[in-house]
Amino acid sequence: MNPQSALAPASSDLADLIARTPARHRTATGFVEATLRAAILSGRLSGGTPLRQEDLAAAFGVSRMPVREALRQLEAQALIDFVPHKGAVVTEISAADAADTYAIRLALEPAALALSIPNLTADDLARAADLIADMDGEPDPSRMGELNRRFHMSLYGRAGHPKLLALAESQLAAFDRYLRFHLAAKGPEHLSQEDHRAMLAAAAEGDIGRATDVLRRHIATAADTIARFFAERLSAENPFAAR
Amino acid sequence: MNPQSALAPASSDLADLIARTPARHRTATGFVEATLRAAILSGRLSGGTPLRQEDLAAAFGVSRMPVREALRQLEAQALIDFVPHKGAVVTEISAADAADTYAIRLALEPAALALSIPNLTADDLARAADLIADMDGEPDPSRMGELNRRFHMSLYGRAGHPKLLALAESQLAAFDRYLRFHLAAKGPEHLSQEDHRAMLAAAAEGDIGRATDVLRRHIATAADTIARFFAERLSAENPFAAR
DNA sequence: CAGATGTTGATTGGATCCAATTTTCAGGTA
DNA sequence: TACCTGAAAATTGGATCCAATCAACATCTG
Repeated sequence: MNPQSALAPASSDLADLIARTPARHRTATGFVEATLRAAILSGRLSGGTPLRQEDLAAAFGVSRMPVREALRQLEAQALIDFVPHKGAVVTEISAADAADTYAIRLALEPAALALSIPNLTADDLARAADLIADMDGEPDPSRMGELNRRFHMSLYGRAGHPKLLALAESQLAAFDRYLRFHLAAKGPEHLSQEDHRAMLAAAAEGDIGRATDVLRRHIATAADTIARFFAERLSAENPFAAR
Repeated sequence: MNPQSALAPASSDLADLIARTPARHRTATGFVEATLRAAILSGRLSGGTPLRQEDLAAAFGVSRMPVREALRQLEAQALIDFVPHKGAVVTEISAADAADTYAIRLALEPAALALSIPNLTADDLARAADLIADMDGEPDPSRMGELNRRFHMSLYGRAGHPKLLALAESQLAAFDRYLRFHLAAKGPEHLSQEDHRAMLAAAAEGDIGRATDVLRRHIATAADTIARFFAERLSAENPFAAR
């Protein structure tokens, strides 16, 4: 998998990705940043892919400048690394990185949930229930990631600490990079919907202890699934996954 | 406090700040980003200050381009907001924002400490002890912030999750924006050195429960101090602090 | 034939220039 | 006098251009 062959499909993917992205972003920089971010998180741009500024500029139909600014923002989000004279490369996913992400989720999300539960409204709980229902029949992994994120955030949303919530949400988004593997390992219908239901029930009763226990177990189980998946599949099939 | 009068001293401060900053950053973008970041975290550039690209470019002796890239990175770190045709403005500090930062610290740091303690070496503990000693006689608030951050990170450093550690460190750095107020309220010699010593002792014994308890209390106390400071001083003396 | 070396191509970092939009202030009018 | 209107100044977003640096490849030599 040399850079050339890796980039060619990525570029064509980008072209149609751009065509289907809603034109809600006013500035070119914001548009490029959001599109690239979505492409990386969804796995469309896989780890190690070099992103050359000129190619991106051509694909987006803009100059290199907004591309550069967007890349700087993605760098600040740890989604890419700047390698001098090589281009910005998408950071690799790995078992260790997944464990890292889960450790952060395990620290942040129970805290957010505990702060939020006392302030949850009936409306919040209804929306969360709706999202569980939506997830039940969702076959598309990237839609599933979005629904899963919205479900979790709907339960954390009343925590009252915007930065804490923003951090939790960005980690949930980072989790999307692994969701595809998770779904591949367990099948879409098994995305711990029992956990989601149990968490919602505990939250509805205002039982903070039980809700956070379920959440912690939920995250730990997911971490375990991914760790096993990496150990069993990727290391055998793809030697690059290990590094 | 109109934008003009606020900017003038900030610009001159920047000029001498630049003169005293070590020239370790190779690229102009990295240099600008690090310098501005330090200026914001240390309070030299206070909340609400507009940062006009042209002024910054002139102050740094570079063109507007590296300034813009640096500002994008700071935006991704939530230190500034882009306001069209007004310039990038430094985000405001407030009691609510401080509480937010402390909530995040309370979630991340005990988790990092618990993961790290089993792997701490005698060397790590010795360095932590040295840092406590250094803090004892340090009058400069910004040096103090650096030492405090290094002390905490020396105890978390063996947690083995780079992203978790990076997140914890960035939150500790964000705390620097409030450290000045903390020191003003309690005096430099009272920066909870007893807590630091107790935490180090528990860590040295491998007592995770006690160490994390001390840490939680340490952070909660600091949060309390800041909250009271904002309530008692700033709201009375400076109506802008409330918003 | 293997290894060192020089040259060329590719890629990024930075500077300058242009366009679009908003804010501000001066002037006129009810 | 207060308010509305319009023009100019200021500021950012984006494009194009130039310089510096590094990687790869062909070539030359021992």
